[in-house]
Amino acid sequence: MGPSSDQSPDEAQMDDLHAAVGRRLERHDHRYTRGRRHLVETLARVARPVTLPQIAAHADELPQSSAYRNLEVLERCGVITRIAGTADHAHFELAEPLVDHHHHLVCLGCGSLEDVHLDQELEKMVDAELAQAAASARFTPTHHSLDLHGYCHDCEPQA
Amino acid sequence: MGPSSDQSPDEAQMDDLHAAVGRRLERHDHRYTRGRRHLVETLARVARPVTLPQIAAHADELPQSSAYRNLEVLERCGVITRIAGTADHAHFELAEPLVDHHHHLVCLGCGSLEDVHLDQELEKMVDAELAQAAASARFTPTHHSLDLHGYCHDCEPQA
DNA sequence: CACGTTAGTGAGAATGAGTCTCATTCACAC
DNA sequence: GTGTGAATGAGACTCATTCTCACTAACGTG
Repeated sequence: MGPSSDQSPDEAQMDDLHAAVGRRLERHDHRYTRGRRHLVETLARVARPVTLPQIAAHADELPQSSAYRNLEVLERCGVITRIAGTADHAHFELAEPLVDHHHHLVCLGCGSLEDVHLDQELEKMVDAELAQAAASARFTPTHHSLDLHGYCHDCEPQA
Repeated sequence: MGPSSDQSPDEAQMDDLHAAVGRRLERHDHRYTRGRRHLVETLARVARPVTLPQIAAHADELPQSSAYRNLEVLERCGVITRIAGTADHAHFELAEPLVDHHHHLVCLGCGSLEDVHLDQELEKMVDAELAQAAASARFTPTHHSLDLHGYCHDCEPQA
């Protein structure tokens, strides 16, 4: 459903993305303003979960309160996903209907996140098993998350 | 390796647990004091991830600074695990060598967590697939986490 | 085009989970 | 018992995130 690569999108893909985001905001009676466009564009370009300071590094000026408020709006409209980990700052990325289903490598050293895509068959089995477990716990599932924790190449495990 | 149920442990199991925790603390040159005992005992009894305020509800008095400090020490010694989610407070639970490997049902309504155990075969397949993905990303894995997000029985999804 | 209405903006204040400081107390070794 | 370093707890503090509020931008209507 989304673009099939985790590289930065080209211009045409970016136009499609903006159109899709615009539709989602409209559906929630929100406007697709310049600040929001900028956030979406940055998230699309970095193509991995990033913190607010990391987003700010890609902008000349990014008023903090507006940025957080817009991230919240975008999250409520299903445009982005907030990932709260152990790191000081929360990470943000484009939400799944806009990009392929994927999971994360979570570095215990620097707190950075990276995307991974798993085999679809395995995903199906996981979902089936989880659905069963959920049913017996009277739990109504919406989605799963599957993260691999460890150390990225720059943070070799401490001896 | 751990007890095979997610019910509160009986007295004998609790003794074993304290002994195991004591050994771990000793290995790190830390003492197994009354406050730490109390934290471990509470976590063992509730048998699900809880926040500090929830732990405090099981104690007459729980000095905040000591509690957080001890949770940190216990985490560093591999006795407990900290789970940082979207909820205001972090959740804490006994670490995996002390209890069976399991995952969580994460309620988007009230933020509560509940344990689920999955089929071991599936776990193996997931680990294998993740190991492969990690290798090609030059990532050194330590463990995985697999959560199911949704709504618990008390928080039926909002229409 | 002017007007009214509603959403968005941004600077600064406020919130609050979690951490730090430091003087006091405890636990263990001898 | 006594000494030594770890543990304790009250309160100050940090800092990511949220809230407030006066102001501006966008959009629909007559």
